[in-house]
Formats: sequence, C-alpha cells, structure tokens
Amino acid sequence: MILGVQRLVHDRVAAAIQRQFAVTDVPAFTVEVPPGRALGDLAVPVAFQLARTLRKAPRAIAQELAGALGTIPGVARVVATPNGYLNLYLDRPAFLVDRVVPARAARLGEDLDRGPSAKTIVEHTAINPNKAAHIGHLRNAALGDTLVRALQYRRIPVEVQNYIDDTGVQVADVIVGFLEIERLSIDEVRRLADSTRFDYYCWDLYARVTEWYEGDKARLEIRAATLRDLEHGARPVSELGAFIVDRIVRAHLKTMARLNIGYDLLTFEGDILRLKFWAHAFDILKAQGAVFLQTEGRLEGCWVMRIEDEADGGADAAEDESIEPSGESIEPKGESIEPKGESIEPVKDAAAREKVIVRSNGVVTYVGKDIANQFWKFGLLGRDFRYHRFADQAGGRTLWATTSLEGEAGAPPFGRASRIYNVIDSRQMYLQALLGQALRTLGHPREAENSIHFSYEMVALSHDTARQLGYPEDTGERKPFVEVSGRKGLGVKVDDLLDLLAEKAAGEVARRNPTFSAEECRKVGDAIAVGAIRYFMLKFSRGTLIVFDIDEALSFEGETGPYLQYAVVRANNIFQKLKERDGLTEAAMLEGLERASAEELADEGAEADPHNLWALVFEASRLDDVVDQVVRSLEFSVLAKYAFGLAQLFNAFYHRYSILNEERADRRQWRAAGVAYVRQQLSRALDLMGIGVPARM
RNA sequence: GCGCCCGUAGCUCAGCUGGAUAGAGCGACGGCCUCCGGAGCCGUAGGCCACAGGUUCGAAUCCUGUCGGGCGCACCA
Repeated sequence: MILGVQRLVHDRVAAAIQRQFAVTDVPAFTVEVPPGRALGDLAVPVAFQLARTLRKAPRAIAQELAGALGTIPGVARVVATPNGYLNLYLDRPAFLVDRVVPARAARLGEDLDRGPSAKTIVEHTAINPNKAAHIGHLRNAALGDTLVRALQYRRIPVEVQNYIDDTGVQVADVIVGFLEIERLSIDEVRRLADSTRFDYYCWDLYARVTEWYEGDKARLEIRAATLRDLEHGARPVSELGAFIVDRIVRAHLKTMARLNIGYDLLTFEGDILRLKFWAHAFDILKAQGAVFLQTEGRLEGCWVMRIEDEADGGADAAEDESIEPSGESIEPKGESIEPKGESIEPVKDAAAREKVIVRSNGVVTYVGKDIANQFWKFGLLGRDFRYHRFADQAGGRTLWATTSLEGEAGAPPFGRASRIYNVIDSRQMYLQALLGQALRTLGHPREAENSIHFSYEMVALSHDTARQLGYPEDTGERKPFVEVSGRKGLGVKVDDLLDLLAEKAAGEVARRNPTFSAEECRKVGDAIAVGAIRYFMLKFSRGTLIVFDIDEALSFEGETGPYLQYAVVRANNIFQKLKERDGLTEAAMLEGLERASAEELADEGAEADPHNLWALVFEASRLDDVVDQVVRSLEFSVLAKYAFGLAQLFNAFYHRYSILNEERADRRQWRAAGVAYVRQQLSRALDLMGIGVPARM
C-alpha cells in the first residue's frame, strides 16, 4: 500500500518542476525507495536529469524543488541532499493508522481499483497426460499459479487454462505399452487403474516403452499407427487413450490441488481436432497465404510456414529494427567443414527457414493445433467449444472442460481474451514465436503483441539427487546436472517430494508441539511441505536453470518457505497470547491508536536502528509496489525475496523489542499495530505464492 | 553456423524499468533461551560483479566485441 503515495509524490514533483522551471515536458522520472530509512522513505533523483537542460547543479535544482513543492498529504518533510537527491519523509503515525484501522484501510484499498481491465488468460501446467507429474512440471505450475494470483491482486480478470494433449505421441506410447507389451485389455487396464497408483504405474511403463522401441526400431511403426488411431478416434486405441487421459489428468489435478493450484478450464486437444478448429484455422491461413504447399526438396508435400527473422520471443521488448550491416559473406574459417553432408548444407539452410504445419501424410503438427488454439483464445476463430463440468475444486471453484459432445448449460464465456500468457519453458521459445508470427501475418498485430510467452529455464537434478534416486552415474557426462527425462523415467515425482517433505515437517511439528494430535501434526506438516516446495520453486529467477537438490529442498531453515510461515505464526502467537493473558482482542488493542503518543515511531536519523518499528512498517507497505514490479517483469523471485526480507526484518524486530511486555502503553500499542500490519502483509505475500499459514507450527 | 539464456562470496543464488556503502541463504568461526516459541537472533571471515571497450553526472544493471557454459534451430510436443 505504497503505490498511491508514490503516484501522489510523482505528480506533485512533476507539477512543481513545471511551475518552478517553466518546463513544459517534464522528463520521465522515478520515485524510488532509498537504501535506508535514514535517507528518507521515498527519493526522487530527478534533479540529475534536469541538470543538463537547466544548466544548473543538481544540488541547486533539488533545493529549489524542495521549496516549490509545498505540502504533500502524508509527507512530513522534504529534504534536498547535498548531492542532489530529493528525500521525502512520511508522516509515520498517520501512515500506520491508515493501514491498520479498518475504516481507513478500506479507503486505501480503493486505490487499487482502476476500472475494468481487459480479460487475461493464463495457460499453465499442460502436462502430457501419460505419467505422474515431476518437479519440472511443478515449476511450470508454481510460476503459472503465482502469475494468476498476482494478476488477480491487481484486479485483472483472469481465466486459467490447462491444455491437455490427449492425442499426442506420449499418450500413444503408453497405449502401446498396455496393448503391445503388457497385452492387457481395456477392462484389465481399468482394474489395474483401480488397484494401483496409476500415474506411477504409467511413469514406469512409459520408460519401458522407450526401451522397447530401442530394442527394435521397427516397433516405431506401431507407435505411428497407434497415434493415427488416436487422432482419428479408432476404436480400441482411442477408448483406451480416453481412459488413460482421464485417470492421469485427475491424478495431476489432485497433485496440484495439494499445492493449492486450481484451474478454470481444461482444453482438450482432441476437441480442437473433432470440432474442426484446425480445419477452420487452416483455411484462414491458406487464404491469407501464411502457409503454402512446398512442392520440392526435403519438405515436398508439406504445408509450411516461412519463419521470419523478427519472429523473436513475445515476452521481451519490441525493439526497433536494427540496421543490417550489409550482407557480406562471412568466411567459414579454416577446417570447419563437417565430415558428412556437405552437399546438403545449403538446402538444409533454406529449409530451416520453413516450419512444417501439416505433414506430407496430411496430419497436422502441434504447431498447427496450437495456432488454432491461440486464435480461439483471442476469439479470432469464429468457433467455440462445448463445455461440461469436469470436477469440483477447493473453495467451490468449478473446473470445466471442453467437449465435442453435448455441452452442459451454465458455462462461463471462455476465451475471447485480450491478453494471453503461455507458461512454457524456454526450450519452446521458437514455437511460441511462431504463434506471434501467425497472428501478425493474419493482420492481428495487437494480439501478437499480447501473446506472451512466459518463458523460464528447466529444472534438472543434481548428481547427488540422481544417485539417491538410484540412477546410475553417466560416466561420459561432464555436465554439472542431470536432465530430467520422463521418457527415461528419470525425475523426482511431485507427490513423492511432497510426501517426503510432509513427513519430515510433521515429525518436526510433533517434536515441538507435544500436545498436538497426530491429525494436527499431519495437517500442519502438509502446509509446511507446500510452503517449502512452492517457495523453493519461486526463489530463483526464471532465467536460472534450477539444479534440484533434494537435501537443499528439504531444508526448513534460512531462506525457505517454513521460515516465512514461522514469522507469521509468531505474529499470530502474540495476539493469541494477548487474548489468553489479558483477554484483549486485536481490535481492542488498537482502540484509540491515533490518539496515543507516537514517540515509538519518531526514532530517526543515521543512528536509528535499521530494525525499528518504522523500518518494519514501511517495508511491509511495499507489497503492492512489489507486485506491480512482478507483473511487469514476470519475475517472481522479486516477490519471494521481498517476503523473505520482510520476515527477516520482523524476526529481528521481534528479538529486539518486546511487544506485550513493553511497559509503556503507547509504545506497546504502536508496536502491536505494526505487528498486525506486518502479519497481514506477509500473509498476503505468502498467499500470492500459494502458501498458507498454519495457526501453529 | 544462427537464435535465446546464463557468467556476482568457498557453494547455491538475488540485485526490478541505470542511482547513494554490492546483498541473502548455506557452509566456516564466535556469541545469545529467568523475558511474546531458538524453524530464531547477533557478530567475524569471504567479492577486479568472466574479460575488453563504449554510452552517462552516475554502470553488476544499457550497447558492442571476446572468452566460457546451457538450451533451442525435426514431417516430436
């Protein structure tokens, strides 16, 4: 709850510049938070920018500006520093009272409402429905779900979609496993599914199928045939496929629900095919000349899309064209001639600029289907799915699914968004760029601009962890990590990890709380496990490859989710104690706060304790500013680090200052108000990360 | 070869649209429970921010190049 103040300061300073210096177009400038409270609460470095045009020293400009500013509501004083900064000190008591007294806080909240925003779709998770979810999938879901929460915090209407590739090779592989390796009938598979951890079973089977193919390459024919049957809805295969997909998708949903992750809509790829979305999109693409039939060379008989140079990633800045430095030939220096294929080099080069959309056998590729899907999301396809209720989720939230059969009444208006975030790891950047290109080619530059590939690096395993999982050391491997591979069955399953964390956490809870029942320990342990794993997934910036180490992830100390949860629990305990000991509620404690002497907040200057009450309150207020940054940069590590820093600040404060045991009533009251505020803000920050806080732990 | 990402403390990583002294966790070493819970707090040691240029009042941050690493560039998704 600091953004409003920042905006106000910005506007007042801009106005003062215009008045004082007769500048018509004020340069863009920032209102920032100085490194320590001794330098004020907000700082404006605009004098540096003005120095050149005004031909004056920054210091002189800052001083004039400070004088011309007049009073700003909520700002106690403005100081021009010797080097040219404008430092602003807030009216501390009013600031805290505004945020902690319910009536006033409600008014602040209205700041956030800035009219109806355009609808946004976030697509995340999208795990192939043929095996259990692993930690790579978890990073996707954790990032996606946090994005959703952050957008909702900014009051942006969000629709969460989970794309289900029910007609792809991966599902086909498991079908092959059941039919060809295990030789099971559908009924036998059903029985198996009812009597085992089916997603785990398929995990192993999928790895076995991979080996089976390697045993005899001719078996790949079976895979191709199975895939064809799956796409065309041919009887035994498609029926088994539908069963497997349904069971695995439900397993994934259950796993994600443990992590407080839910969805609004499951989009089944099969429905895109059956409802002829692709056929329709294909007509559009052909009519506009976005795809053409290649009549020669390697790709003869394929419908291809030409890849343009500027089809770079969507999430990043739209740059103005860089000047080409004239196409002189780059000398291939020395001996770098490949041992083989020298004659196909140029052909390969030309063909590399074309992407196959429809194979020569007439089967559409993933890209084609995804283009159709993206068009539908923007409401550009002129067609819609039918929908049915798929499941009930936590908090009464209904999960819908697409269908090509009879639809169910009461479905919300899905799709038709003006902005789309596709959460997919960076390896698919190339394909995501194609989506933007297709939109641009068809005359939808704005939609292309709003097709955002939320890209992040993959999760790999540390050698230690791979060894612990029983995977043999790859001696030829020199990389510092081991890549997760569903195909090889190499990875840490989400549920296994959660179980491990929950068990460890429950043990700790039991040790620390001898009076807790086993049930309580289990519940609290679950919450801690979620905190640990979700925080772990968010603390790295998205461009960082996570080398997952099980021992590191199992830690509950230092920069971890449980540390954050513990900070809130401590704050809770204070008010709990207040009630038990003095019979006072939080509201009663804060009664008459604005009339109490605010000496506690007055401590100022360079010698002030950097962990004092004001430092804590001010930091807690920055949440909205942080979320703003997070949504702009899609960098959730910023949120994670902020929350951690706030918890650290609170813990330090907690150790240094008594709250309930403070003798002076006014100090006690202000401290309690600060703690109440920090608890509220920290809880919100945790909620944005999908982390709940147990009452005790 | 082309494209994207990364290179910051012993290890793992933050550092947001350039701003005031480069941070955290872990590990190491040393302290702190008559007082709201020690999943905690305090302190010490540890950095040519890969390298070289450039832009700027100001660069870990922006630009160019070099070196080193990762990932993409399929009639897979």
